[in-house]
Amino acid sequence: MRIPLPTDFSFRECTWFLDRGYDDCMQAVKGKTIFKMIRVDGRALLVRITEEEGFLEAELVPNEDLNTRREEFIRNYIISWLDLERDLRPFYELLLKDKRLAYMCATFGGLRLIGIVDLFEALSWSIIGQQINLTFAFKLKRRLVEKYGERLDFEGEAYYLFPSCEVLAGVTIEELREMQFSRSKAAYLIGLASAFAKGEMSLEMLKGLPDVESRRAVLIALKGIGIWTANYTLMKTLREPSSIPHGDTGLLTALANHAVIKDRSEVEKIERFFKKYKGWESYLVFYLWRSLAGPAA
DNA sequence: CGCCAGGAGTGGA
DNA sequence: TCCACTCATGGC
Repeated sequence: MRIPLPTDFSFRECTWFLDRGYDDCMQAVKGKTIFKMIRVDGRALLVRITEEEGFLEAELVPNEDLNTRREEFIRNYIISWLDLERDLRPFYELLLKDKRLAYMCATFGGLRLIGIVDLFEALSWSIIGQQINLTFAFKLKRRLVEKYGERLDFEGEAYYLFPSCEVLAGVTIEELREMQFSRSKAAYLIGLASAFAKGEMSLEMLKGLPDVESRRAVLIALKGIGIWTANYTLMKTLREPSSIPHGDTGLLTALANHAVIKDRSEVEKIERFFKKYKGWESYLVFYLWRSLAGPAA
């Protein structure tokens, strides 16, 4: 199936992010091809994505027939995942006004805010990543996914779906402790899975709320979800354009690198800085995170 | 060895 | 509302 590409889209930048030196088990990048597992109608399907002139080509591997409804689902998934329907030009206009950040338009041009389409996965990943370095966080996620996630083998490689809330709701703290999860991380994760499994939390429910503030409040009411995670999730899954993961250590480092702040306690300065990027705060955060890794090789 | 990492909960002032 | 303390473990 073909998915048309917008202007200001860089396959290279997007795949670079997906394969940015961490061991992420949720997708694989091989050369100029992306492999991604997607749950469609309860079934685990492996999608292969390549770039053609002006569009993305997505196909199932091993090849499999799709009805229109499933095709639409996969199409929408990829559009949401890679944020393909956003016009980045207004964002770049704002960046160009700032001498410190203008270079990003050229260096990271066409980079899309890569999302986490599934809400449960996004929240779980946030909990896993809290207060530990990313290398270790990806390691924890891989252990969890390889033990509890659905697997599909293709051409000698194993691909996984993030574990379902039903499965994780039945896991014990001790099992997760054995995988080096801290006691609190384990408890948060199981509690979260249970809330999803019981239907107390869902993307539909969140989308049904009237505004960002109420969504944030509902998220924070979950054990283990603080302001950082709530904003991270609003940005990565709900696609809130103005969500800032306040207190994020990577964000503070990037702001210091770009001489926006001198030390990490300048909260007001950060607030003033972001005011200039109204409606694009999430993208700015994403690009600042991107900057931490330097230009793509 | 010490500090840090894409934090959060709790309890006390 | 705002600190200080605690959790917990690998990476560097």
